[in-house]
Amino acid sequence: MAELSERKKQILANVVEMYIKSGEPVGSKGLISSSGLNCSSATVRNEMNELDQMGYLLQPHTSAGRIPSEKGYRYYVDNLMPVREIDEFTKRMIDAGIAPAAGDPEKLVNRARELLADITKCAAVSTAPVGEMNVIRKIELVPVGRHTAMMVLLTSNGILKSRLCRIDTDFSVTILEQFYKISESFFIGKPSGEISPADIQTIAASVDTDYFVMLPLLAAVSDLSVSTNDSRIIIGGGANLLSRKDYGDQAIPLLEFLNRKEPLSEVIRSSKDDLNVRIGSENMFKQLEKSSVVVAKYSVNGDNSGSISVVGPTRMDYKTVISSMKYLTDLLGRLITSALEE
Amino acid sequence: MAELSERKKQILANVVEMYIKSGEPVGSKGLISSSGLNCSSATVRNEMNELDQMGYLLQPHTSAGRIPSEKGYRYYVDNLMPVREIDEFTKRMIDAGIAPAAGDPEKLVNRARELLADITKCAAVSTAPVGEMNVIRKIELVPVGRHTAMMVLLTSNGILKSRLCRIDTDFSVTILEQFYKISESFFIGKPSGEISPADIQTIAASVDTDYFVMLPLLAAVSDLSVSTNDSRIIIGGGANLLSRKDYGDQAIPLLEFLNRKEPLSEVIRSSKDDLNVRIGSENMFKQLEKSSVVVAKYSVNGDNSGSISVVGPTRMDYKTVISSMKYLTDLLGRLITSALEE
DNA sequence: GTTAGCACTCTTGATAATCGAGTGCCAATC
DNA sequence: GATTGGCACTCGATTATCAAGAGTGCTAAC
Repeated sequence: MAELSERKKQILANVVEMYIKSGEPVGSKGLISSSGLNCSSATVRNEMNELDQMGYLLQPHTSAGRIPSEKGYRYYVDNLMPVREIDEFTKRMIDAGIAPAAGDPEKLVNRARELLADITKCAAVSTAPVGEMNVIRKIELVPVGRHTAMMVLLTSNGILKSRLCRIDTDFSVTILEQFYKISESFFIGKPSGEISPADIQTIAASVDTDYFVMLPLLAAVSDLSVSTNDSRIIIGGGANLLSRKDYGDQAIPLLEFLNRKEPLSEVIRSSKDDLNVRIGSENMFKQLEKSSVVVAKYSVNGDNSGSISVVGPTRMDYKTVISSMKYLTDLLGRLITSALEE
Repeated sequence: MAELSERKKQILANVVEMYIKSGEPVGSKGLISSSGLNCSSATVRNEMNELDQMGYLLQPHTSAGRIPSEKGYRYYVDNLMPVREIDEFTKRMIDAGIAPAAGDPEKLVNRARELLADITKCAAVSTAPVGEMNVIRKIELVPVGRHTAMMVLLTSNGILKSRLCRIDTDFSVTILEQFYKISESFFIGKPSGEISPADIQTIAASVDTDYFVMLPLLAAVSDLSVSTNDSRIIIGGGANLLSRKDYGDQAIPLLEFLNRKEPLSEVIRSSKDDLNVRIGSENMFKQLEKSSVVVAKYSVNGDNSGSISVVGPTRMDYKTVISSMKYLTDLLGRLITSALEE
């Protein structure tokens, strides 16, 4: 990639930032007045023309100003964007918002995602902290009535789910013991994704306790273990995309795409670096061609573990998005590491 | 209200149903061809004209077909709508969807809400089953590591919330005993809405255990008790409203209105009957003037308890909405009653 | 290399013309 | 007296036309 002259860089940076702010194509006159450029609009026009031909800028139509092309955004993000510290206000907001979740990895991730969506006014996606082995770590069953009990399931990556369940006979020590025995041999240490409703039937039939007593309990285990899996990738702030005029009425299909989760999950998985910016059609999915996706990983105990991402229009405010995400992943990593410490 | 002639009823019913289906104003010709009416379009025009003057129909503009007025919808819902049984397919869908939640009141309500949103393609709102006294019933703290523990909080209306929490010293029997003592004297039996973060500070300071050991545990109680309150009224399927062309771009402000929750809560509270239909401006809020709200109560142990509601355009398919809601409230009432049984 | 000037292009918004669906009404009919 | 066919009329929606304005590209001068 040919190096750009200093002035071209300055012009490109200004076009990108003005366009991000206003959403309107920026013309030579406007650029002159809003930036410290020391030359006439004609000069800027010439430079812009060259940037256009080099592929950094686009003209929506002949008689309009310029907007950044994907290549332009890319150059801006890689070379021109000021590496700014997060601003104090946002930092405070994050610190305060995340505090009540301290100690619980899942809640930390959830808060982080919601904060990120609020700050960036884009959709935010989180994935749970998941090590190589993500297995069921503990199951507790605590009776709260003759027929009802609270069941709690904890996975090795710190996701905790709970629900009530009910059997038709009275809870007895025998039943509880039997349940814990089954739990110990069939569930503990197993990946939570591997417990299917079909298995439940088999297991319930194979034990010597009454099938119809044990079945609802095992079904509850299955339900909980499904929900730990469901909460591994979550999208928040989708409504923010609706107010982004960049999408017009294309926001709804985009939301539908995001909610399918599998493709999104693939996008995230294919991001190798700690911080990965994919602009427009750099994303493998045509549904994302007008969007940028920023994926940032957080580390637990020094291992890359989970991620938070931002999905928004290519016109998103990369400066703010990236500085917030850097701060958040750092904080999140430290807090989760400490929450998972023995 | 003056009684309508048999033919007028037939015409009104047809206009309502055709308009619900197509979203287009229905004209005299179209009505003839799509309904078994045994007369000419001119006759229909005369009748429609009268219905118009009586206030049951509206003309969006002089040279368009007719659409039902609010009064027209009202008459349709009260007198003309076939009281149809829920169709077999929807019934199956509900039964299958709700099964995995059996035993847990909160999950049952959540599933019901999501199913209702899916079926009606509208927003669905649920309120938790709440008796007169909704208090904290049980708190459990189960260590899962030297410094970490699972905390579970159960309210008297069957809402269960859990999270991990962490202290800086090792968990000891003393700490657990102390926690349960505090819990017993300050939390159990208290309305979950009354535990404020400020109280937590006071309580932590007032006990003889180390302030900094107990504080995070009490903060976790507070956090959980806040979340039991948050889940008392929940909106689902809001995205469905976006695809409803009736709202155009008014869907977003409507969603914002719904998410404020307080006014919505008032709408629900003011519904006395088991099944209450409010059409357009019958709702007290101008934000709902283009919407209908259907509120259906479910009963736990014979007492009216919680509700599920549908919010959608006045043009919603009342037949399907109402038949589904009747089936759901009945099912929900029975399942929750049984889940809460001692 | 830079700048002023000017002709050119293309969007935007407003205004006007046309089209068509659907009505209201009247006179004829059953 | 209710019903119907026929017809003029109305009004929204679509399309066409036009002027204004913003911004460019190019050229010639500095």
